[in-house]
Amino acid sequence: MFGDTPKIKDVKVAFGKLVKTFRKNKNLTQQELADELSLSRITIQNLESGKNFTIDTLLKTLQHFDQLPDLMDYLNKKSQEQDDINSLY
Amino acid sequence: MFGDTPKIKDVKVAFGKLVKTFRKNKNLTQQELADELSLSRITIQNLESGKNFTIDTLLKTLQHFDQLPDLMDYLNKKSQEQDDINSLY
DNA sequence: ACATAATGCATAATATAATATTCAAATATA
DNA sequence: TATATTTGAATATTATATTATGCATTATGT
Repeated sequence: MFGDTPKIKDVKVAFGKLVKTFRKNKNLTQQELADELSLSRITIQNLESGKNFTIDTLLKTLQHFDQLPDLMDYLNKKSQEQDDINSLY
Repeated sequence: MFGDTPKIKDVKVAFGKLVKTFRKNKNLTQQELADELSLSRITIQNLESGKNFTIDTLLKTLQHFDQLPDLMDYLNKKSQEQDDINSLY
C-alpha cells in the first residue's frame, strides 16, 4: 500500500481511519463522540480526515477507546530498543 | 510504572522522552534537530517535555528518525484487529 | 576553576488549531 | 420513494501552538 516509506500525510490519514473505525464499531456519530470528549464535531471530522490536529485531541480520542495502554507499550518498546542500541557502545 | 491505565500526560511525556533519546543517540542538540526539521528549538523543547503539540510536529520528528514505517505497521495492525472484531457479527 | 555550550523557562508576537454556524451532499431509515 | 439523519465543507471568530528573544541554570570540556 505505502511500500515501506509512508509519508506524514499517510500516517495522519491512517490515524483518522482508525478513529473512524473505532467510532463506527461503537455506533457513535461524530457529534456523539465529540460530546463525550468535550470537543467539537469539526475537530473529530478534521481528525478523521487527516488534517492537522493536536496530540491532546488524538490522545483524548484514543483514551476513549481504551487504546492508551497499547500505545504506551509501543512507546516503551521503542525506548527500550533505543536504550539497547546506546548501551552497545 | 503506570499500571495499565496511563494518563494522557503520561503518554505525552513518553513521546517526549523517546524523541529525546532518538536525538541524543545521534548527538544532536535541540537547535540542530529544530533546524533540520524547520521548527524552532522551543517546539522541540515543548515536544520533549510533554507539553501539547501538533501531530505534524510529532510526525516530522519521527520521520527524521525513520519511525514512520513502524508506526504505520502499528496503526495497520490496530485497524486489522478492529475489522476482525466487526466481522464477527 | 574557568569558559563554552546546551537546556529550561519566562514574555510577547504570529500562525494556526479549535470552535460555532450554515448549507449541501451523502447515508441511513421507514 | 420519501424523510430524517449524518457527514463534508465553507466562512468567521476564538483559543492556543509556534515562534523569536532574552536570561538563568545546567552540563561539557579544557
